[in-house]
Amino acid sequence: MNIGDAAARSGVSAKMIRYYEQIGLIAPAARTAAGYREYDQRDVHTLGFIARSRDLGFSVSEISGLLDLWRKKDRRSADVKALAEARISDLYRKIADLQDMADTLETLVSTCSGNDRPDCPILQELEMPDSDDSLACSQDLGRKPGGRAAHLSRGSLKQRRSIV
Amino acid sequence: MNIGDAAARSGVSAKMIRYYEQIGLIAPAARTAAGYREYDQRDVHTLGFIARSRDLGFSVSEISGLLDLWRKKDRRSADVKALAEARISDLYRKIADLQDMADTLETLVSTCSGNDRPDCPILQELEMPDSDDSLACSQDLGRKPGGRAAHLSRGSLKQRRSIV
DNA sequence: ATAGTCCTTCCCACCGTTGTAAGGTCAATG
DNA sequence: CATTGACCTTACAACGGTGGGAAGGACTAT
Repeated sequence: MNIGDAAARSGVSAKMIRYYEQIGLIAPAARTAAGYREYDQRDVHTLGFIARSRDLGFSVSEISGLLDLWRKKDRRSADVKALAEARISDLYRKIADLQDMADTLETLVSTCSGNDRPDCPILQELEMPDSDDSLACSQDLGRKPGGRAAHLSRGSLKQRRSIV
Repeated sequence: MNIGDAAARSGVSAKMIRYYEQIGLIAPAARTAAGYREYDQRDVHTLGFIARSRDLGFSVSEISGLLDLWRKKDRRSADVKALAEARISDLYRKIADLQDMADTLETLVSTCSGNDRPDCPILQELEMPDSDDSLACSQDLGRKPGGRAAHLSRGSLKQRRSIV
């Protein structure tokens, strides 16, 4: 079958199939006399595996590892499990980072009247995080229990790159 | 002051300061006779605002909107609040997506013995999500209450792009 | 004068995906 | 047989935001 069929059946776009071939995640497809790539059921099967792995957030290099394990009959399930657990840890770390942001924003939003007047504690806080203007150590109004503390400007989520 | 000083004081790297200037997020800096960019306290102030906005996950275009509101004295705080709330919604959506992935992986991991033997339900599920081999509608072992359902392959987190 | 640190611009890489453009191929129709 | 439309091919750029590095000029301190 052509790449379009393989794409439709596997859930991986034709573009991405070519890309995965290019970076070596999948083997180069066979070609017809005219140069068209040819795929069979097994290829679609593999592409489906890749699509589902991607849906779980695995990176291409992680998927490469999963594919290796998948094909190796003498694999140890512990290795697969370790990959999945590493991914889970990564997810929880990212979730925590996003939750920190959300908590901080919730705190700020709760202090903003949100009317037609210009005064806005959100902007004030973005402008000068440690101006002791009520937000710094105040009432905890409306904060859900268990929420992570939300303090702008002091540390904790400083690494801006690759949060997700 | 030079760009290096402005970077150190604002928390925005010199690289990013040049980038923000290039894309129009900040106005082009004044230059010395030799072509060096010059910054003053107000510039550092603005850059700090940008750094803190970025720490909260605002995109460059959102920060552009925040800067506009910040500078406009006749702003409505409701507009600022709306931006923050949109950001919060976005964060919660992303968190939910990541949580879905984590839940699915937790389910899979819990079914894998993780030993030296090759048989692995994680790989089986990645391979054929709807093979009715125990996972499909089974025991709910160890699932935390309130966790989102975790079914590979049927919808829900299909949009692979821009989860975060 | 020289060394060392800063600045400038320009290009490249990441990651995964999409878009677009210019051209070749296939299958079905007139 | 010719044309059409849907498909395929390659190649390149873009996205967001950040970092790395090279080549060359400017500044500062000894």
